[in-house]
Amino acid sequence: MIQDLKEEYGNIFEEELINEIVQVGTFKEVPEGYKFMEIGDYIRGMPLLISGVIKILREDEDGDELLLYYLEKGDTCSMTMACCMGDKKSEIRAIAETDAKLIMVPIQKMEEWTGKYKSWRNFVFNSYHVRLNELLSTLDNIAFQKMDERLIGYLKEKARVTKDNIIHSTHQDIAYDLHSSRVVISRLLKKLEEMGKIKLHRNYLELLDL
Amino acid sequence: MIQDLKEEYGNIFEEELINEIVQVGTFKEVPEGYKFMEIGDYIRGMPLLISGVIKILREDEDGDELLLYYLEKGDTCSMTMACCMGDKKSEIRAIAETDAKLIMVPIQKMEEWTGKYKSWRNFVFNSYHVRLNELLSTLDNIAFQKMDERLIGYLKEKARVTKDNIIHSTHQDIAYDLHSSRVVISRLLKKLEEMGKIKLHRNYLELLDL
DNA sequence: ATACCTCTGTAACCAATGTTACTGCGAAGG
DNA sequence: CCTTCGCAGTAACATTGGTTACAGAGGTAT
Repeated sequence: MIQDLKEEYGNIFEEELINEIVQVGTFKEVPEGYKFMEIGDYIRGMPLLISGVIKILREDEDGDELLLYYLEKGDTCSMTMACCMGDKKSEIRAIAETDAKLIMVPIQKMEEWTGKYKSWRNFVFNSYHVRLNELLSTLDNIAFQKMDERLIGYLKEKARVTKDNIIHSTHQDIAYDLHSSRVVISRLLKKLEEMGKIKLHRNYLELLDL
Repeated sequence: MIQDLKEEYGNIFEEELINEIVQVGTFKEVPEGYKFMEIGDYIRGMPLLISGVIKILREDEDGDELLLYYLEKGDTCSMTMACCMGDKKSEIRAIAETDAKLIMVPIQKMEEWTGKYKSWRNFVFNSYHVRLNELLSTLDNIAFQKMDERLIGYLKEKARVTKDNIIHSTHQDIAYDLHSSRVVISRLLKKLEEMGKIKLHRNYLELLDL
């Protein structure tokens, strides 16, 4: 755990802070598909992601989903922080997109450290900042783009975070993330294949030239 | 200026911080329609809103607009903060929705104070938190609601922040904020009128029973 | 092999939203 | 008083995306 932590966070946190994290944090290793958090859950702690990818989803009352963004190594979840401070329930769902390693830090420490460590304060501010912009760009996509563009963006982003040009998803999976329907996604994917941008298979698809 | 500041922020900031703000901040009084900030502008300072309402808009490359949220008294703009920290350009446009009074604080002070004053730190964190949730709810509206629901929500919110059941907007104005078209908005407004929820006039409309 | 189940392809249809075009009204200014 | 201009009403139409329905392909379990 200390090795992993130092490797990923050693250059941004002071030695002393790293030691505190090691003392109070709990190391977790979770498999793909693991559900960290459900909407309405109370927040237990704050995650520091060491490896892997976590996807953050929003859901409305009817159970319709929407992918907000991915967390990658070095990231933490601002939503979590936002919730902690208000002592509120989670507004989002978090699911491991790949196998992942992370450290959970108790929420009380979070506030204590913001007064004590400048590096921690900057880390937290920076996370907010990054997430805010991420959300903004998600909003842009939904507000200003059509489904075909959103689909292409989705495939690219997914390939980027998983570092794999093969997307291991069914059409239905994609439809959920984009808050669309399977038939629509199949239709658009077919068009992309005809344009030579992708190659379709059962249960996965290859990106060729997006 | 000191009066206004103390009235609005006196109970959340220490005396000492208030004094600092008075020393380095510049008081501004602006009329309705004043444009604080354009997309791509460099950020000069951070606004502390004392009275009035400011609307925050997002715009894409084609000039299509979208209302993100309103700032009210006691609010500050997290977007600004997010931009300051990264020394970036503005991602948004800010326009006075009503006459407004505010204090501009130089951005260097912002970081200094986060280390020095707990109340300031909490204020900044809280702003981030509030804006993040505001953005999230804007996203919900766009992703999960139909235009008629969004329109109703828009009218209600606008009446709330301006404390006025008369909305002084043309159909075209509303269409811009919702990123729709004038004809669509006219159509939906007409339906709302037929349902007895609003009363239409030239250049303004009354909310009756939303 | 057979039965079953999931995933994909496709067609027909519908609803919501956006677009274009034209009309008339009312306010403002000459 | 008349003209002009911006705003609102409305119809006809196009496009996008969502829904329903069904067929076939491929994999899995018995």
